[in-house]
Amino acid sequence: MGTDGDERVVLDLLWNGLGRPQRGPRHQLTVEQLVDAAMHAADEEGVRALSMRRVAARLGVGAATLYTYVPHRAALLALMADTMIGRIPLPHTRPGSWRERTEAWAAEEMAGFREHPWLVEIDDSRFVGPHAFAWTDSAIRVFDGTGLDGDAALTVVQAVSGHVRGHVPLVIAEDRAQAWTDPDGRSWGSAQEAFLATHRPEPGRFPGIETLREPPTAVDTFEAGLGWLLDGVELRIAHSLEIRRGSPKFDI
Amino acid sequence: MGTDGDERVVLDLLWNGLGRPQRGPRHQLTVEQLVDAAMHAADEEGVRALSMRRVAARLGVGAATLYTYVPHRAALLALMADTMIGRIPLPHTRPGSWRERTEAWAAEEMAGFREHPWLVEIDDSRFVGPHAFAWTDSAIRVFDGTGLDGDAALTVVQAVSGHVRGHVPLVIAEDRAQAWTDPDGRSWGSAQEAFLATHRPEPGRFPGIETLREPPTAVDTFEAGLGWLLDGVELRIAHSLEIRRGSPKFDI
DNA sequence: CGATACTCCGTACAGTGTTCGAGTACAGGA
DNA sequence: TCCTGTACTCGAACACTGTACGGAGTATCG
Repeated sequence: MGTDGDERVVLDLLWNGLGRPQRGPRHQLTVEQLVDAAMHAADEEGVRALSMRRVAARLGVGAATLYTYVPHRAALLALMADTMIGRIPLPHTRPGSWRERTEAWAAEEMAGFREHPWLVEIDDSRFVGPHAFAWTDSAIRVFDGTGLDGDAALTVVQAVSGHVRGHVPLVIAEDRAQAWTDPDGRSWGSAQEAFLATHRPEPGRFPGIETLREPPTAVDTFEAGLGWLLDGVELRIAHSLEIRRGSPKFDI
Repeated sequence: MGTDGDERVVLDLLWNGLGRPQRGPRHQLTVEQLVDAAMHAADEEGVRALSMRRVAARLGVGAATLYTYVPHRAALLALMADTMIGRIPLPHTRPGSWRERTEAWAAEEMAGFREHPWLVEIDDSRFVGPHAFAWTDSAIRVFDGTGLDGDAALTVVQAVSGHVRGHVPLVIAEDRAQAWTDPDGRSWGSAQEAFLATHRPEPGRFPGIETLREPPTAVDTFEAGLGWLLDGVELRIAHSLEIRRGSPKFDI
């Protein structure tokens, strides 16, 4: 199955945590402390500072010590990601229609990524932890009563989640650009604007772009795109309800 | 504007290339050769092999030599990405309706990412090269005659492109998992399946997931999501046409 | 009471991107 | 024509990185 069984070890750590050692001295720290330190390092000093040595220094231990808690850096990252997911509220516990709830969790997911940009780099679909699992489970249940079966609900959930993730890098880049320049924010990421202002391409070369008046921001396109996507889902749900009404025997 | 003017240098390199030096010896290689070597290294040996030293070795030159062609690694990556984009056909030159053409370029974009997985890691929206620019321009023009103005067309283009990019990591992970296991492919990425088979969570803990029968693959969700997204766009276009017909004066 | 299995961690290895400076090749000006 | 100044080339070095090894100390089992 997975590479060489190494993934099992990481998944075991994610799901069951680190067992107390049978023999020898006990651990000085907990995995939670380790993950917490790593998350703070990433938040405060950026992804670049997320090195084993730096995290170890934060905890006042040697770098090699971390490897008795976690098999490798990738495992630490997986733990960070799953911990982060565990901090956002479960979608199905929110009030409102499926659409309101989906819009809410999509916005929350985007907000989480913007607040902790390291999540983008960290995210690895090979390691699905218990929190990610529970989150997905909850998101599926948002569609209870819509006529969609589980498989279809999961399709919607992953489609929307994929949509969010696709727009995250652009939104983050925009956030960073905005933080650098005086706030008269345009899209095209500031540096491009400045560059194109001096190196303006000859007229007629890019006729499509010349029709732009007020280019949408990354947040605009994300929200518009999400709206369209959910419009499409709405059609799909209406369609499946119609089929249901047509033949009431077919209850799946 | 951008960080410290460094981005201008990269953009200048992307748009204008490397000028011949006025005085002193000429360059032994071309930037194109350098980028080509880097792309081959990434394709053949994986992203891990994409180090300056390895690329230099491929070209039979010293590592430090590369820095007379390119200010830093990030610039090389930007050149690789823009070169890659230059190799896919321009959207507006395809036949068919806006929807057919959009589906075509979305599929092509996805195929490109699957064929060259390093593109995901490389992609940096700060550095928009001439090919990316031309591509965006072309994509905007796909919506000529739909009633959408340039800004709205760009919104659609970026929404769809973001959607594609969001699904790329999942599809690639699936590709890799499929390459490892015997081909009876399920979703959940093989390692999870194997893990959950042994560590099955207690019934009732994940009721949503228990309703799954045949979980959708990443490709399934991508395609379904794209369909819904375009359904929503179709509604939007129909709506704007209606408004147009209603008040023909309002030509924006 | 060993023996054993474990944590902790200094050290080391093989790598990374990038800088420095010596050596050298080349073009323009005198 | 020579000279000057510029620029490419590239070995060596710097400050890092993730991780393996092995020794020292320690808590528990037989």
